[in-house]
Amino acid sequence: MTATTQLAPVFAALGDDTRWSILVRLGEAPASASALARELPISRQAIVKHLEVLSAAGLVESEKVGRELVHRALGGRLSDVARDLERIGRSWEARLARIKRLAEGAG
Amino acid sequence: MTATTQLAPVFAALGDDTRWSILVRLGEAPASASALARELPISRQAIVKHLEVLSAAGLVESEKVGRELVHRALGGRLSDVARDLERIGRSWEARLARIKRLAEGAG
DNA sequence: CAGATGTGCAACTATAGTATTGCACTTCAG
DNA sequence: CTGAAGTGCAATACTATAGTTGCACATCTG
Repeated sequence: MTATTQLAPVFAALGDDTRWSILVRLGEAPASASALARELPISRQAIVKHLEVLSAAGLVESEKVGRELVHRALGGRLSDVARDLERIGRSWEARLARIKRLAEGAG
Repeated sequence: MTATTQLAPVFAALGDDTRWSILVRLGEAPASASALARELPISRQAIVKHLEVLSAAGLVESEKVGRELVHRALGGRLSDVARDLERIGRSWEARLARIKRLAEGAG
């Protein structure tokens, strides 16, 4: 499960409120760090750092347009993570059900 | 989207490697904090704190059995989160596609 | 009862993460 | 060229989090 073993960094990226705000905003439309800084109550540099984290997690992609660096949210990556989670969640439920069956059979 | 607005805390809970280890371990079979402390290279108290975070995020449920407090991973909660993510990811992709169509049509 | 095991609370340390500010460099417009 | 807007790097301050240890209390077993 190479994908599974590297899930924690993605969750760490998603686990900050400010970062989540940025990501949701980028999901509506791509934007530069300076543009985001005008809309959100934090400095441009703080936003840049958040974007680096999101980028490292594969949740954001950047493209240089003139002097601007435009960032966009990658919904596909989010969907991939979602599928991993779904699968893991199911396996836990299945194991729990099996344990319960054994307990009922033995008790 | 009441569920969506509260996603960040869940990811914050999932975003720590140690906490993820604990959760995966509980997914295999329920266990007490002391039992987990024997298997993992951290103290019982550290595990207890992690369990509190996981519990607050709705990812773990606890039940007292004798003098033990047994914890189990809630796969259903994980699946719920997965479905939210999947939906959000799709909407981002859709919006991006719409923006691209507009750009092509105008340019 | 005595001992082993399990839990809960509290104080404390250390490290990682968030956010700020300041400055230098680049690039587009007048 | 000049100014405005965008970016990048670096130093710093602050806060949150992870982890530890020590002790008191509860509970099962012999």
